[in-house]
Amino acid sequence: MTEDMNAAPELPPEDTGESPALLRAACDNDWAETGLRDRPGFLIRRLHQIHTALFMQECASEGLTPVQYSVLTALGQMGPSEQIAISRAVGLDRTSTADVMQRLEKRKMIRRRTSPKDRRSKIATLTEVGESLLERIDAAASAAHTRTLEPLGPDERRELMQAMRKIVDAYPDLERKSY
Amino acid sequence: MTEDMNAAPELPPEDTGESPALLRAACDNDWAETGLRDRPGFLIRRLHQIHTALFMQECASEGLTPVQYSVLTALGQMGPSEQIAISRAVGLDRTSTADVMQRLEKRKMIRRRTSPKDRRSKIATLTEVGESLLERIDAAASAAHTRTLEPLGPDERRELMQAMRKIVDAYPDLERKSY
DNA sequence: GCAAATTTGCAAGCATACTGATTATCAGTC
DNA sequence: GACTGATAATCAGTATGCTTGCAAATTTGC
Repeated sequence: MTEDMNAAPELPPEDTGESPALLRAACDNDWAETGLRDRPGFLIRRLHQIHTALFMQECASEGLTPVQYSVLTALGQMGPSEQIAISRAVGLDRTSTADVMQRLEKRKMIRRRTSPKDRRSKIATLTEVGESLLERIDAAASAAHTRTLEPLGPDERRELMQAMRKIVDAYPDLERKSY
Repeated sequence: MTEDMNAAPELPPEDTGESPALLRAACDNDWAETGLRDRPGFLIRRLHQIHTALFMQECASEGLTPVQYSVLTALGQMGPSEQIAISRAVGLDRTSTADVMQRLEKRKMIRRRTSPKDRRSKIATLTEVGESLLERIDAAASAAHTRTLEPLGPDERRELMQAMRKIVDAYPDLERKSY
């Protein structure tokens, strides 16, 4: 009706005609006029959104979130571990990890008991329930990840993964002041 | 998909390493054994975490979040717009967009008034405060994005951006069933 | 033995993100 | 003019993730 911008959600706003920012940006620096689609942060957020949605879709039957899945996986691969160790492994805040684990414990996926060696810490362990869920969810989780990368060719997938890994490795302790 | 194998009781596969795990995981079905670092979802979440942290660091003085910045940017580039248009532009849920805008309005960065043409919708507009903040924050926001990609070489940056854009474009309306 | 560091728990608070229900409005139609 | 369906915004509710600060138990270093 008023204007036909029925296009895709990430519509490039460069041809809307009257853009007050364009005048300013013309003489200023160029960052202000970059479309959202040219900003790493925007793309990263959308990517995160998309993968989360795909994961939730695929794993709806089990009602597991990506982070819960990460925690269970880490626990499965590392064996019984302290919370703090899992927290580091999955790159999750200390308190958030505790929250996640509390939910997982409530659902009987894990058990937590005080460590005999260091009674400050609690050792989390996968229960039978947790293990069987991990096995059951395997294909769905794999499918979610595959679907996320589906739009890319083999080379692009490799490049994307490598680039992401490089950044993640370069900032090992960001967002984790509270260890 | 492919059927499973034997749920190995002990799983010490080649641990970290570079990339062979990805290839194996993509074809085979030892997904359960892939390290977190070989899962797109894990890397995407960490990437998101990292960029958010860097952005908040750089823009701490203005106390603006990445999403708020996106909304302000879209508003600046599109001119006065309905909430729903901004929602689509930034790929954000309509209620989340309303939340963000409420906070922005509370801080006088934007103004919202009922549209005279369609009294269902509200037109959001950047205020002077908002515009000046956008200008002020420009360098910091740019720095945050630069720092995020800093670990990569020029080619890798281009590849990463292109790959992310491709995925984002391929899933235009994920996570937005409620429009 | 005591102080410092560590691990966990708890709680309040903020921001993001989504769902579902509801209200108001608009645009057709009969 | 009333009815109907679509649309824009809102409200209520849930969940996640991070921050800060504090407390308790415990280990470790001196």
